[in-house]
Amino acid sequence: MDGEKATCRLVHNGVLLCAPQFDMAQIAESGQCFRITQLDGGGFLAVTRQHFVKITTVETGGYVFHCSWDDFRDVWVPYFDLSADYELYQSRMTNDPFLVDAIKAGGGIRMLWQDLWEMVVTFVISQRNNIPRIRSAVETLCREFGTPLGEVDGKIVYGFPTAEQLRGADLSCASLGYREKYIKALCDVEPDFWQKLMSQKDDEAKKTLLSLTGVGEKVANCIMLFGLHRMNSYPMDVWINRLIDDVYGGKFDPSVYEGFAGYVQQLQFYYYRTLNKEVKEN
DNA sequence: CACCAGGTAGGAT
DNA sequence: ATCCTACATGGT
Repeated sequence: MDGEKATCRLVHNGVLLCAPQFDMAQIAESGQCFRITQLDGGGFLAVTRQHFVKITTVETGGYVFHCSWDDFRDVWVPYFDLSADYELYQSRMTNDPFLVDAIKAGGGIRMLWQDLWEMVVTFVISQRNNIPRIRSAVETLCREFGTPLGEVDGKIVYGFPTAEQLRGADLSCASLGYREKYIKALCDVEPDFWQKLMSQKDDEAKKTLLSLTGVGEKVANCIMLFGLHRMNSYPMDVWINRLIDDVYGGKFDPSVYEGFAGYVQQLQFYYYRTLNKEVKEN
């Protein structure tokens, strides 16, 4: 399992990816994305920007991406961060027993390169909300206001709605509650604002994000990490706060993990939540 | 009927 | 600067 190299090659129905640090179920449940869904047939559907792909598992290990080689290379290799060396990141966590266990549970998580606008809207919705409801609100917005992109297993796949598509629309179908006014305001932000963010340094980009109504410290950090791939960003939410109390006695310094602190956060978040799910079930 | 969910804005110290 | 509280909605 460990030490094996990632490979990908063209097969008859798409591209076969075999990589030890890649697990679709873990990625889908990691909480960074809300548009990767498990299909009834056992496969997965991933949607980003105007692209979607069906991903199925194979018995011999690995996943088939049902798309062209060009699409795989140009869209999904960057999206799933497949060029980065996650084994190297993991090798730098071995002196932390909790992280060693977290890698056993969620070592197939990747830090996705997601769309900035999608992350801003999604994580404004996420505040004081739970993950199933975030997922359902996002899906409703896509279905009601997004552009149909194609079809997977007889279901229409919709793109994430643009600011233009949401502007002036009646968003009540998504049950956004008090967050609805924040989303509406985001639709009127100048495109330059988003463009500017991408070229700003971390601390500057953070300030820019905090100037948006509905974006505070935690959501700004999520947008930094998930929408701008700023890997030093370490979002502190209720789960991470509990975890730092429980596991680290109230003290945890993410700056130790310079260059991949956000990945450490995802591993901790994922593992700690799976632990709590098990407690609930028993 | 309480309390919670990947928090934040706006106002009061 | 740092504390306080209301906040929409739906699920236990």
